[in-house]
Amino acid sequence: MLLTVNMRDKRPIYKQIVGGIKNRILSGELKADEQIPSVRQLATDMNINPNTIAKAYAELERLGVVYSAMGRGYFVSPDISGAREEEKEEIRRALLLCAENAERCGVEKALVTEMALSAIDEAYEVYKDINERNGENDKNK
Amino acid sequence: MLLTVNMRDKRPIYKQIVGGIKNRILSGELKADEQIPSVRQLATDMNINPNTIAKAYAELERLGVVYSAMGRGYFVSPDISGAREEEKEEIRRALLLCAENAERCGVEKALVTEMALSAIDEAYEVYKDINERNGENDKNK
DNA sequence: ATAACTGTACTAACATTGATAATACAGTTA
DNA sequence: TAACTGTATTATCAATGTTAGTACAGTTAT
Repeated sequence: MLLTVNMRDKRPIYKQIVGGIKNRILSGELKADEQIPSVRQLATDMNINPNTIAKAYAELERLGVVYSAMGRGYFVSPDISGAREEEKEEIRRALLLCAENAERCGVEKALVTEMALSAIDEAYEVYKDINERNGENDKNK
Repeated sequence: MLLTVNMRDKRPIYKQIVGGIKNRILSGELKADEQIPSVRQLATDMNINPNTIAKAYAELERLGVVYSAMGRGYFVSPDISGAREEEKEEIRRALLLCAENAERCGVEKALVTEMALSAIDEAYEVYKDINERNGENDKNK
């Protein structure tokens, strides 16, 4: 299954689809010019109305991460550098919002810094797990 | 004016009110047992329907940052430690979301760290400006 | 050419949510 | 008693997300 809808996610379905596919493209999981499921195919797979998928795909095209070919389907855009930069900008903005919110609530700068560093550590901890697995074959020994 | 509605803010009005008042309380701007504007008073001031204010105040009470006294009005809660902790938890969660998003997009850990630190610097830069103003009376000399 | 796929566009219907409006009732205070 | 408080209820409206059905245009394989 390429994608699943998360009911606990507050975002609308089409936004979840946009986010899911955008992430798979920006992370390199989906390569340039690779075809993604057709509107009707993905709609059938996910048990979702085709219009919702079409709306998501239209936004992905607007973002420049996919392109459409009449009668053939949707494909991963060969140049996603613009979308990559925009994504970094979004992350920047989100981080700034967090920091401003912390400042507004009177949280000390040192504490926010510590919280941010530990959050980043936690998010990138997967690599640590992989290294641990490479270092030893057995979990216990 | 205690509060203003920001039309560019995507959050609904009542959420903006909740956020605005909660911040003023958690930052210490509004002291314990201090009275806040009545439902009808704030509704008149902000040109907003009283029901919207009432909804915001009800959520603020649920969050434990204000309490209501029948016939007298709303007041800042004397114990906001619980709300403070929850606020920190929210900041933590938001930071973790940012970090996970960055990781999912293939952004290097070092870059996210740099972005986070610079965002925190930017959010807390106000203090720097204040120090600069204390150090010299004139901008140019 | 035909069938079976693709994208694209449009209209209608429905549910949810945020906001407004108009009342009404209960408690407090001067 | 008058004028303020909070609280509750009901109705209406607008915006948004989703589903549904239909239609048309372009591509591909047979």
